[in-house]
Amino acid sequence: MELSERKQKILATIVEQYIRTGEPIGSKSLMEILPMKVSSATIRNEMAELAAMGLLEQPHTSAGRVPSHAGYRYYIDHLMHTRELDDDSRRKIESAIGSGSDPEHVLTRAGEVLADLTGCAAVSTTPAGESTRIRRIEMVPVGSRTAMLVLLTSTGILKSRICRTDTPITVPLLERFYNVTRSQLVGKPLSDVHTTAMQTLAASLGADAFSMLPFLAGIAELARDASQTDIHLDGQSNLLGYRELEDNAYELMEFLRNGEPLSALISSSRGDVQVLIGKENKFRQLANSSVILARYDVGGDESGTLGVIGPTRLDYAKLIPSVRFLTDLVGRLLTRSIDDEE
Amino acid sequence: MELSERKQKILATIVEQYIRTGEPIGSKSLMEILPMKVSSATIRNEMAELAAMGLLEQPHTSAGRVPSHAGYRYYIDHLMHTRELDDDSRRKIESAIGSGSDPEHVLTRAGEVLADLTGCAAVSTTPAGESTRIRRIEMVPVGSRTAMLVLLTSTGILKSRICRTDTPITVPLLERFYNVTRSQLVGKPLSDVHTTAMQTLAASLGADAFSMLPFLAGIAELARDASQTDIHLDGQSNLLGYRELEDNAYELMEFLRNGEPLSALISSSRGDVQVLIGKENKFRQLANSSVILARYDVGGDESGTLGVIGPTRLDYAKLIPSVRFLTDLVGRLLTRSIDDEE
DNA sequence: GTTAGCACTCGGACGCTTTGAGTGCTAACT
DNA sequence: AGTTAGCACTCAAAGCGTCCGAGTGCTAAC
Repeated sequence: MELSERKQKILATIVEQYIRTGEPIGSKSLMEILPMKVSSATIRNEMAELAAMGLLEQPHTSAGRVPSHAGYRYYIDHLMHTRELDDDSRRKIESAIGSGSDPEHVLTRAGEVLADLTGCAAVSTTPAGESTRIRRIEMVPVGSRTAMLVLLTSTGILKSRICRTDTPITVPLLERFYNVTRSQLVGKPLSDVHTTAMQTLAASLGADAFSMLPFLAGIAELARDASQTDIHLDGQSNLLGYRELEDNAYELMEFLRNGEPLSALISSSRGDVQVLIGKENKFRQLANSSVILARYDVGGDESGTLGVIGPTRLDYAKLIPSVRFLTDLVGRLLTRSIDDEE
Repeated sequence: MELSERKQKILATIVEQYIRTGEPIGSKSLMEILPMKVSSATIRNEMAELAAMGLLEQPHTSAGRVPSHAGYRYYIDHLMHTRELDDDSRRKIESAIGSGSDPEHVLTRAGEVLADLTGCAAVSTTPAGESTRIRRIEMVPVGSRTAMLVLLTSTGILKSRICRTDTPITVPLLERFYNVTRSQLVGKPLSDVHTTAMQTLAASLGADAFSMLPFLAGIAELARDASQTDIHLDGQSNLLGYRELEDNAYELMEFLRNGEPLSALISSSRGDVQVLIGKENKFRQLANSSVILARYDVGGDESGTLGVIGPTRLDYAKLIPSVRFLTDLVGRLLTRSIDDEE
């Protein structure tokens, strides 16, 4: 689709103005903003053509124009000048996230910062990937027949669980447990540690199998847990402020609350920053919303996602660099804290 | 305040009807519901007196009556017949919460269940108390100069943190760390493990002090973290469905999102189940809401809180027993999983 | 290709009326 | 004394017509 320079300028201005105000733009007010000096009638003609191409829409006959989804798309792909974050904001973000905490904290904070920064809802997922391994397993007795199992992954994710058995937990049993787990499980990829693998492992233990099985089963569950990405959501309340989301606010909130569709949405994220405008994502509840998704990498094949969910009239020019900056930062922090120079 | 039997009956019926429908009740419709056979005029007289006593309110002259805060209070204190949970719901709750997981999971689940059960927002806090002790400390190297510190409390709360030093982490250092922590810290109350205590402890180590300090400082931070109750919130979106909360929905959500006022609210919870109607809590944002709070105990002096936040027209007769049931269940589960017969 | 001019459209605001649920009061009834 | 029927009154909500103005599309002139 080729647009004359003037049409481009008009489209860009409408998009930017609408993003700022949320009000449809008429030919007259547009005339005052545009740098070129043309009459409103000329602008009307151009706008009519843009509307015919499907780039603009009219809420009703006597209202101004509003960008259509295609209009946003064209703007983002061809017209947008991204505005890099100023140093001040960068520093603010960096200090808000801090540095010395574990991945889960970093991601929670990143979500908070993103929500505040954008005035939208923000999602973050814990890193996951095929090559994630078990870094450590601990078993802490908390009663004569009860123990807390703790599993730490190579991505720095910690999972825990209480486990109960019929036979008392003795020191020899603990030793046996550590022997088995250290030699057979630690260092293995999470995906290798499923329930059936645990059963064959337990079977090979002979006499101890009976007392050991609950704990090995517990480890299997932890491994499964840890290989699933956790989704953290923040700033839902920000969405209540947008008029255009008002009518299906409840649906939207319910959608976000429910982890499954959200994770389906997120798992569609590809490299770099990705923008899904309105119906470009396939969820009815998000038909009036836009989503910005970006991956962060944690070395190896492991990666997670940060995302922003808001109305279609997002300030893409600002948000895309912001999200990119945050994913880079998070990726760097997590890579550093996990891999170091090991 | 003494009320005639008939007035009591009328008040109770208005409260219950209003809780069900959310619509003001007029004398005529009330006449049809009431078991006694009196004319609407008589009811009007009684209602006028109840209104004069401050137990009923009129949204406007030509509307029916609505219970005032005092009316709810009287109803709860004198008229309400609580409806115990049926076995079916009990089983549903029990299976939803499961059993074999750690405190944080249990509480998260309890929050979810409570939100679903009540159609309101639910809060849950992790247990805390003066006597909470350190049960275990682990230090897992994740790089040549980086380690993950893990702290487990006697209440089963796990906290972790990445720590970095300037000197490489060696096997002797690790041994020293475990010696010090096992002998000096494990078993101590969390409140004893503050930063200054750590500094004096480090000082006593002589040569190792320098390399050890960052880790001891990390432990101090973890102890501080662990002694603060974490608040988990669920089901905010449920609140959007209530007309009476609509106008300050945004404020309400922001209030809930912000941990501090929420924890102030929760910390006011006393023994058994406590109901705060409308302005009985001191937060402007909750003036149109009611809060039900209940403590669960985990043996010793440790306890946490479960709560429900919704409109003033909560179904108290059902919710109070529900919340009580859940706190009992959570208390039992956490006590069992933590203390066992140790 | 641009512009001035003009008739036209349509949502939103305003004001008016109607409707009906609900009230308070009075006077009669038990 | 308590209860009831009856009635005038109130007031929010809904419906309706009008006006206003922002904005449009079209035409004819530049």
